[in-house]
Amino acid sequence: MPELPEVETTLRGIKKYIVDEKITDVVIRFPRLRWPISKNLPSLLKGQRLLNLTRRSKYLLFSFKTGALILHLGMSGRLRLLDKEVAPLKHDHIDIQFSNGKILRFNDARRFGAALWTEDTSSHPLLKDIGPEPLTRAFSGDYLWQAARKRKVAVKSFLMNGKIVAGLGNIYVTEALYAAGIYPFTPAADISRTRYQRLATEIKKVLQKAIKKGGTTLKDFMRSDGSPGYFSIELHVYGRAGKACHRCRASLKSSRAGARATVYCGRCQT
DNA sequence: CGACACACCTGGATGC
DNA sequence: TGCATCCAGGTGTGTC
Repeated sequence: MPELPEVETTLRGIKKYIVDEKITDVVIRFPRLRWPISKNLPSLLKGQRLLNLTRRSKYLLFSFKTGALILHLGMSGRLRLLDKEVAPLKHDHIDIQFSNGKILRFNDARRFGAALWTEDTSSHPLLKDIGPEPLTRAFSGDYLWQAARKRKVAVKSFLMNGKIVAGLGNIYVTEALYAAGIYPFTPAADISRTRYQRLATEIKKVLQKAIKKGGTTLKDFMRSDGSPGYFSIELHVYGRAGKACHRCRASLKSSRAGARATVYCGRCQT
């Protein structure tokens, strides 16, 4: 499941090979992703020079003179960069070929991903309401505390709301709450400013650690296997329900916040 | 507006 | 061995 660190690593891995190159061809093999891929996407892209590749939340933004391609990896999307055309595998939905011969290939088994064209990223409905990036200074304990005023929702759901903070998924939120010693079901408004400061710090730490891990795990996106699943950073709680807490050895509990599996230590997280 | 259920989708794990 | 069922999860949409 690509979360923010995986998307960031993907970006860093492919950017240097394709920015400044022209798009020579676009192949859509299967247009039904989360939203149908527009029929005219190939004609919009062909002949354009890629000016920049950036990330906003978990969206990859390919910028061109006349607009941008918004790409989301969804739950199972992967990007690979090929040296030359090879036979597509199952779920290889999109190819974008560049003037240097490289082919960017999008594979997405579950098809929760998206590929959309926009002329203006700043006003696009998918992008305009996204909260601050968690790795910027705008995202802080003070910001979280302020945003949590009058919010009754569980702090875990609060953090997974993309309008509050960009791109935090289940894995890293679960881990950050554990690291900060915060019970995931505490109403967001009931958490002190001090504890939010600790939480913001832990969120940044867990994301940075995963990005660093991704960088070392995936040195080379040019290899056919060079696509991130999610990185095996040491997970203390996520996926460890019933196992011993690494801190106090208590059995980790599991419950649901919204529809999301939520694992925590009943002793360390209060 | 906030809170929440639901939908989308496939593959892997589990149960019979 | 094979089939049915469940679950995972990001995030937009609809409802109350």
